[in-house]
Formats: sequence, C-alpha cells, structure tokens
Amino acid sequence: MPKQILPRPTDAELEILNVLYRRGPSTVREIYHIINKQKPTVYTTVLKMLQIMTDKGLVKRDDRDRAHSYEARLPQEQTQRQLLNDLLKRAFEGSAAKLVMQALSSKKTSAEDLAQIRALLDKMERNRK
Amino acid sequence: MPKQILPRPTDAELEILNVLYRRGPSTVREIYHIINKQKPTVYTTVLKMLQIMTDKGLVKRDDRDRAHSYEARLPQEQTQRQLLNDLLKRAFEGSAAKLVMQALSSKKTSAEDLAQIRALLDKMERNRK
DNA sequence: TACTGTCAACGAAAATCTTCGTAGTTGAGC
DNA sequence: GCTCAACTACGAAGATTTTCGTTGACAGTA
Repeated sequence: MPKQILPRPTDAELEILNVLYRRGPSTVREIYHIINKQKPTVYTTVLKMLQIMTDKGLVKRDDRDRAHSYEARLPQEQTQRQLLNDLLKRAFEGSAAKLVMQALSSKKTSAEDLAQIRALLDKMERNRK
Repeated sequence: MPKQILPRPTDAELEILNVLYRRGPSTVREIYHIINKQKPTVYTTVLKMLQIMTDKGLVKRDDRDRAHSYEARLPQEQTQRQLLNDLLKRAFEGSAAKLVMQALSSKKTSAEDLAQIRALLDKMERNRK
C-alpha cells in the first residue's frame, strides 16, 4: 500500500538509497553485496528492507524478471533536500543561513568548493533583482 | 550510566533540547507546559524523556531542589554541528559543498543572510592563506 | 521426474523509541 | 503528626525499526 507522502528514510533505508543512487536500478543480490561489505548483513534483511521501502513508496519495484529490480523513486537531490528541510525545521528553527554557517565553519571546505558556493551566491543575488 | 559518546538525539529528544536552548535550565513542569502546547502530551512522558536523556548524557540534572532542573549538556551550536555532520555522512557523501548548495537553492534566503554568508566566505578565504 | 541453486514472501524476534499508568516520596500547611 | 498537592521513579505497553530464519516458488539440468 503506497503512501502519498514519503516518510523520512531511516538510517538503514538511506544506506540502501545511496547504493541505488550510485548504481541505478539494481537487484536485491547486487544491493546486498554492497551493503554487506559496509556492514555484515544477511540477504533477507536487505530484501525485507526493500519490501518495506516499496510499501512506503521510497523505491519502485520492477518484477518483470525473476530477480526483481529496485529503483529509487525520488532523485537524489530531492531526497537530500527533504532531509535538509527536515533538519532545518527540527534543529535550526528554519533558518537556512544558520545551517549554512554551521556547515561551512565546522568542516574544512576546499578552495574549489568555496569558489563554487560563491558562484552560487552571485547567481542568487543577480536573480534577486 | 552516562555514556562517553553522545548519541544522536531522536525527534522527541530534540524537541526537548530546543526548549532547553530557548529557556535555559528548566524544570520538568516548565518544559512540559511548552511541549504540551506543541503536541498534547502527558507530564510523565516528558519526565521519562528527560530521564532517558540524562542516562544518555544529553542533559544534566540538578536535583538540589525538589523540582529537579534540567539543562542541555552541549551548547546548541555543537548539537547542530553534530546533526549536520551526521547528515553529511549519511546523505551527502561527506561533501559540505553539496549540502550547502542544496540548502541555499532549496530555501529562499534573505539578502541579509546571503550577505552574512558571503562575509563568512571572505573570512574563510583570508584564513586559508 | 528428481535434484539443485536462486529468489521473493512471510512472520517473528530483537532492538529502539515513545507513551503513559501507578506507586512512592517529599514538602507545605494545618 | 496528618493530609494534600506536586514531584520523581519505575515498569510496562505500544509503535517503529531492524534483523533473521523458514518456507515455498521457480528455473535450469540431468
């Protein structure tokens, strides 16, 4: 029973989504191999997670072949944005600026990254006029 | 039994932490009044949460008075940073730049905020030399 | 057909998170 | 001392998340 509003993915679910984002549509076996390297797990655990995620609507299942193929339902950017907005509300009182400041000051960011961000800032200010 | 490494606060725990950050040290009753407005709850639920959070080390308890007083153990900025770093690892492959870009592009940010971020960027680039 | 290996389905157990009812303690006022 | 109101402690129930064992289905091969 698919839901309309996608729930925030849990930790384990996010790990699987990340695999799907890196690999594109994949079978349970393929996903299992990768997950198992990161964190020793049993095949059926991964399968169960995928079934739950299908119910929640986080992934789509293609069951034409015997080995079903799974695919993330939302593009990575949208998942990231959703998680960010969620964190924004829960911990930053909705202030994106505070969040960005914290992110920049806590992590060492490369010169290229800084330049990239600066470019984005420029673009946003231009659009503002 | 306090732990060394503080666990990531859960949703309900974060709500309580936010109250503590706004109010400073507070009694259960005070926290309960606020939480109850946001989401009807029973007094003992809030109390239980605080006890769990004390065990986890998320808050400190001052039991000198009869009505114990609770206080966040980490400053708000540190909690925020922890949550950010966590999200960074789980959803952004550790790239703060990607995270910042998403945050900036998804949310409308005010001109003042943009200026503030730009100032931070300048400062970071100066320090880099 | 019988055997083998791979697969999805299912349910239950384990772990964690959240809520709440009950009980016992303490302090203030009589 | 006794009673009442407010408080904390405790444990259990419910909900959710995560893990895993078992089963049955299916496809290929001899």
